[in-house]
Amino acid sequence: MDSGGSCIDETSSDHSANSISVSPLTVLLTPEKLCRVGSGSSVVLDLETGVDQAESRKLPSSQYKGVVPQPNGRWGAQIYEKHQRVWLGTFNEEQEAAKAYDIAAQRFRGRDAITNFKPLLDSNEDDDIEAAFLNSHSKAEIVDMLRKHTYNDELDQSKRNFGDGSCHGKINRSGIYMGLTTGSMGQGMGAREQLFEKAVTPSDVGKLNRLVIPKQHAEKNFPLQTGTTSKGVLLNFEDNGGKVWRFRYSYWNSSQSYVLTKGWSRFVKEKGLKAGDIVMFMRSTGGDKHLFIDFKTRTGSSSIQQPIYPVHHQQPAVQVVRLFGVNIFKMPNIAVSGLVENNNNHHAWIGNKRIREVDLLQTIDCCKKQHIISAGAL
DNA sequence: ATCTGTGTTGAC
DNA sequence: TCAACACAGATG
Repeated sequence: MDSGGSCIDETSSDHSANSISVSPLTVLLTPEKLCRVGSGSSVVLDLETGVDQAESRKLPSSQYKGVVPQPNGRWGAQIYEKHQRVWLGTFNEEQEAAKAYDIAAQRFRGRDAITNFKPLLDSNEDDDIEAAFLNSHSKAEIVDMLRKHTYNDELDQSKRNFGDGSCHGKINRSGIYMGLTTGSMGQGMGAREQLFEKAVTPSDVGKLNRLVIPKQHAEKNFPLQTGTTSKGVLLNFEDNGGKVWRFRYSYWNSSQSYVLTKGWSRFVKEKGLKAGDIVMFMRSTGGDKHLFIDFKTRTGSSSIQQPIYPVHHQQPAVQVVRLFGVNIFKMPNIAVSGLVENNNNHHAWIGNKRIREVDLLQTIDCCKKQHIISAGAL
């Protein structure tokens, strides 16, 4: 990588690599920060000065806790828990990464966590709302938001929806967590209703990287708003192990099919799904209405520990709720809190971030609507 | 081709 | 617990 140059011109590489240009702030960073070599030790710097190559190659340390430099000049955020690193994503700005760490620290360690910036939790109302928001989401969900840079949007949405992050009552200042990093003890263990199941076809587990959702099930359970059909939305499903799977769900006009695309192939791979296996979609019957996914092999062995969830019949009607000038579909019995609209009119989290899948969804369309059905704990 | 984030290690 | 470093694997 770039073995000829003494250092990468980060500003230009960033511009070329990213669909969204870096912010002026990045450009204004000190030259040293912009002078990084690529990853790996194979890069040889030809510095006539004779300056120690290893020295030149060295990445700058961050002044912030939980923030680590990336070879391309960006910043990673990470937090440790139980001797394990939890990666919080990469960011253009060191401060963004530091903020991500802070949020994770609050979620993982409670109100008294040491943070880079001011403690999240004063006693003012806004902080309480954020604390409630944090505690109403599993650690995994918070981490996912941080990694996808949707935290602020989802927090805003929560504030606008209910002002309490769907966590009613007093906030426990010592931090009572509803979700755990492992296991499905978060919002997952309540009663579930099975929505539908499908025996996957060869193409569902093949190279097309998509799962076709039978139309009647799709329209009944995952209605798409006009205008979001082709663009898709992100759906979160929790599996039996408590892992959250986030799939893009959209309608393909070409085949007139509802499909799970992005993320699906990974699920197939990890679960070792084969044609004929049966994928099941469920939803909790509690207030949170989280979504779940599971599967069983053709021969019948299920990945779940045989919990037989009561199957309730679905009500077909779909309501449209108008919120903040945006139509949000609401299924009967589904709290609107299960649908999270991301509207990046509000925040700079994405800011100069390079476009990623999630960001694209927000950026492409001027309406910038993205619904995330959050699916629970990790 | 480029970047992410994991594997690993040693300091604290 | 934490950050530094290297680079395999993921992503574009």
